[in-house]
Amino acid sequence: MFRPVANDVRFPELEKETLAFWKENAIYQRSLAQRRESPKFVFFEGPPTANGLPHPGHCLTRAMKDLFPRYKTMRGYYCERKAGWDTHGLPVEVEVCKELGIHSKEEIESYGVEPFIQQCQKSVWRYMKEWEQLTERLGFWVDLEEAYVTYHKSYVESVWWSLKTFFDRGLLYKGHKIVWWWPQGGTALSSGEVGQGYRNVADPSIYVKFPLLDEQNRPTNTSLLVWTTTPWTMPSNQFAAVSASFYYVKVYDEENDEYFIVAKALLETIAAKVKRELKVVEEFQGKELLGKCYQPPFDYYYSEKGGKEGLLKSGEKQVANWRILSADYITTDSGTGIVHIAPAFGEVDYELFVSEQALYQEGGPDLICAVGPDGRFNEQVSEWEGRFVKEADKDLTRALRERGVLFHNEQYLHDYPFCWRAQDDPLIQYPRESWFVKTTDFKEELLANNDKINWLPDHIKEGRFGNFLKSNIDWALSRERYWGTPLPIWVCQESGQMEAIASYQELLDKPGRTGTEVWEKAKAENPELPDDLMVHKPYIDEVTYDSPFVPGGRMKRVSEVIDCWYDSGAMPFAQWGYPHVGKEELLSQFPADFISEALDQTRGWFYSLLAISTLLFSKESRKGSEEEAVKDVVNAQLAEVLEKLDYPHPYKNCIVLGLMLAEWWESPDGQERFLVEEEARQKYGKKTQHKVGKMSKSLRNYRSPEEIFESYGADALRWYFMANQAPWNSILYSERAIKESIPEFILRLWNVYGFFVIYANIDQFSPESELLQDVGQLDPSVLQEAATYRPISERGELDRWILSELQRTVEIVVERMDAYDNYGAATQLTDFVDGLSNWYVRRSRDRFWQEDRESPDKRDAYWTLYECLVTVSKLVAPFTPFLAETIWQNLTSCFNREQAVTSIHLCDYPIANKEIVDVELSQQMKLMREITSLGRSARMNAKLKVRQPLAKVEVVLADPCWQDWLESHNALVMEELNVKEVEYSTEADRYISYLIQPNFKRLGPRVGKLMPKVKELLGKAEGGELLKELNTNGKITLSLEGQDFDFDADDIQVRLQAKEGWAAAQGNACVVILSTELTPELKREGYMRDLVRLIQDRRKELGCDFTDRIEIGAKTEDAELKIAIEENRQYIQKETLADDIHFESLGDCPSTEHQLAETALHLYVRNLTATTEVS
RNA sequence: GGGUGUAUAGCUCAGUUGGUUAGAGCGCGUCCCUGAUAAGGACGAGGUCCCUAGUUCGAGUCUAGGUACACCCA
Repeated sequence: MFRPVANDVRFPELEKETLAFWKENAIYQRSLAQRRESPKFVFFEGPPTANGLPHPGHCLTRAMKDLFPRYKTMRGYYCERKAGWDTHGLPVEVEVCKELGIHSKEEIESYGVEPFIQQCQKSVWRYMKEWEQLTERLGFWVDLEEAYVTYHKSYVESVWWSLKTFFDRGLLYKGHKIVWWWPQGGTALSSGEVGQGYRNVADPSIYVKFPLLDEQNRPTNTSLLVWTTTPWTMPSNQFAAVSASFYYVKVYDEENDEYFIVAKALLETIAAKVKRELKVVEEFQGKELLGKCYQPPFDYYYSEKGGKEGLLKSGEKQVANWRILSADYITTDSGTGIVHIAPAFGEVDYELFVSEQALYQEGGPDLICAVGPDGRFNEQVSEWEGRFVKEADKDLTRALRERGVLFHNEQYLHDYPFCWRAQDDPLIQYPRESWFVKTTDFKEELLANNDKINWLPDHIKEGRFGNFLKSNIDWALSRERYWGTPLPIWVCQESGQMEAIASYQELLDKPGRTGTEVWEKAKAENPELPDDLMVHKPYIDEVTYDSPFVPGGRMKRVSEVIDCWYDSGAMPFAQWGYPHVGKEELLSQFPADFISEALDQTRGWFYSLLAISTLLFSKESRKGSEEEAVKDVVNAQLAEVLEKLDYPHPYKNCIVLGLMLAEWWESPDGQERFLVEEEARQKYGKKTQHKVGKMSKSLRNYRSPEEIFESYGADALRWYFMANQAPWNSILYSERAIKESIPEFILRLWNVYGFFVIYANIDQFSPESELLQDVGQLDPSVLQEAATYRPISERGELDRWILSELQRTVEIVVERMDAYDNYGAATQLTDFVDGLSNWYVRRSRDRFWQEDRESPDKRDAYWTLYECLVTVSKLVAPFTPFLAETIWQNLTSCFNREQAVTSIHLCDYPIANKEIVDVELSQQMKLMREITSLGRSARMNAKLKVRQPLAKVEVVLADPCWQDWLESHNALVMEELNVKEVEYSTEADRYISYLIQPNFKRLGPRVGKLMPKVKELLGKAEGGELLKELNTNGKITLSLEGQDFDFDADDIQVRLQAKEGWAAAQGNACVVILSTELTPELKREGYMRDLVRLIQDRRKELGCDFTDRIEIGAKTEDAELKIAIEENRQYIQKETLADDIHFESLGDCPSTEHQLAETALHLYVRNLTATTEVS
């Protein structure tokens, strides 16, 4: 016996039971254990930031991350799934600041770095718990207990080791980075913060002359005209830039008898601004200006450095500053086409500067920065020393005018960022010292490694990611913050020389080491403190030791922490604590076969993984390190690892998920928001606005995953994600759509399963009585052993059909899943379940209802359906693990516990048995389903309901090859369409006309340009005649432009068209014509069927049980109807369990009135079984 | 401003190497079934495949240009 299946299934409840079952029986652990010796499938968990609650987008990522490891595990691989948490970074600090009600770095300092760090650690730990709950509820199987955590000591030390490696190889260096700087607060702002603070303001817009120099370095009367909206950056001017390819003009300005150079495209605009004529005297491309020198408007630096030359790497000499450079980002949208370059105050300016600097061997340009971190001019700018730069704009403009180099000034409206905390404080771009990883040295390797990655979708490789790699710049690694992996570099306080440290132990072993007692004391005071904090600020900053560089010098750590993206990108080795421990683990778990994250990770995790692995593990990186490799144990280990890893890119397959969008409804004025459409419609009707947009915490435009789990279950959500679109498309988080995945798939499968259980129990279909041995996974080879399990070839057609469909489905699903195409696989599963439910079960019902329990046909039906359910459950197990488990548990509930595999997730994924696939049968069945579908269509058009029997249906086939087969299924078609006779014909000129069309694909290459004429000729000819010709001669001969063409049967396609005036419907392969003539006999049969239906309805209204007997009174004046009833009395009584039918009222029994046979019918139905009547 | 992607039914999306009647689900409408029953099913209406030009015998599909939207970067 199987456990009865409740009608009112509640999936969320079932899922909770399943979760308990998995936990109790350690199914996940067992699924791993039984594959321990199998080939590996390596999965990397991209660590979510344990900061804030998980939202629906995270559910998608986690569902996808679960799907493929589950699938691969069932396919026989060993797939470890180590969870991971990204715990460092600014977002965590911000979160803690919010709780503490503080904002700035000063406030953090005065609160105390020590308690602040402790708060950060507590905060992420709290959120990790929330994430663990969601992970579990979603059914994401991942090893939470063994999770790697980026703040853990072993993780931090592993990261340190990699940084030390880079430092020793000269790949970690100190430079400048231009950041958005808040001068008053003395801190840099993240791009997110900057984005919040943009305001539209008016700034000065000035056009300044830069006189070109002659051979003797004297200014000429020809000037470059440059434009800027930040006059305060003028004292720090270092270059002017033009576009090499643009055209520029030299113009004569009569007013002051001087010449200017501007972009040709902007001349008119500029002339209009000053309202005077600027006469073109020369035109040339920008490249002709390159290398020329000019005099900057201020001489604070020029007096000292002007004209100084540096030595280029090429051996030549070149003036280092105030020279014209080429830049490709110049536009002619505004300005003059010549750009003022102040590298200290603009990111692109700085990049230009760096690439310029790189050309020199010595004496190259140094960064000119006339402004202090407080936003005030420094002592170099003697006139305005101490003035805040933004307030000095007016004075600077006046000074430029006085110096005679101001051409024009005006106001300019644009968006400029202000501090989001102090709204009157403008931000400025400002250079800060920063540490960089020299990724640019590995650009070619990064690109080569990228080339080996299988990206889904593939355009990421060349597109978003490839382009990003091509324009690679060095990784700005350091952050002037608190909660992060400390940069493991110690500086000699005397000489400034530096060294990197790879572990805490290494520090402890340093001579003259002090400062560890600060941590020890804190720990003694508060034993609860996790030891991981000892490698964090502020404790680590206290550890100093004797300088190996200068006697008496002390080594002290730099103050920075690192970018948390580096943390996550280091996970392939840091999750194992490599190289301090975990060498074996790294070797067996690198690279990943599969990773998946959302699109926003392109420049995040996808990049940091690739960059770190490439720099650390690639062949080229070994050259430098090999000589030094054996210097210490750690590097010796690395050498060994490098030897074995010939695969420096860290992941082979990567599914890039689309972004998740929210859906909501708004009142017409947008003031009121609804998450449920019905609520909005109730209030605002058709004026309700449907909105789709980004998910937003503050708008609250989505419901929490927990609510979805509670209402519909995790399977519904998972199936919606996996089966509704390719995963890289943006996905709408639509509650309605999630809900609908239940009836569309989950409930449909459930109903088939429920149907099976009901009848299997009624008929005592009991596999356990026939299969006494170990049934394991209930594979076909096991089922075969049952006495009543007949070979498939001996079973009925319907069974062979669905089993063939099943094997075809297995084949396609496996093929799709191996290609990481979950959508394609899910589509196939949906189709199969639909066929199973709507054709197999529907057409097999009477087989399950027949009385003889032991009939072979009935046993076949059970075995077939059982096998389908077992197999399809396995197929869907990675997608909807809860549903699959529940079904499996009950399908095996008849066996003893030890007899069958405990959980479906311990089973192997099905493998297609292609021998069972019967392609012809599949096509035949498809054709028959089309015929019945067309028949219904024709009925609908003729307004003849299915209950009305018809005399005949005629089917005209375009291709008669399966006519015999179809004729052997007349009974089925008759039943489906409720007709008395089915007739097939290939020639039915009366009803249809034949349209002969060329087979374009075949004939295209042969007839080429004549195709339209061929089509016309074939179309014009009488189709029937052509077909006859084809049938008798085997070919059709057409004469075209003096040439004869022979067409055989494959060269043409026959299209059937129903002629007017028939109840017909045409499909691709056939036309179905209904005989619409209704004889009195047929009409009476129709009446009878209608009457039965009315009585059944009434039974239901009266609350009759299925077994209740009734008595019927049918009062009518219609003679035909009476005859109909008399003729079919027995049938009606049998169908409706009526003891008797009268043609009069039944005493005090209430009646209902109906229209039947175009007259009124009063129907009396009395329940003879029930003691009390319900009306 | 640059890069990438998207644009197909009211909505959400499929659409193979170009092949002549462009599909699905939902929603809507009409109806069927009533022993899977608080389910199930059928049928139908609904399309300028974003626009323009080109290549081709033939374009939703290929090319070029444009428009709109989204994301990333500036």
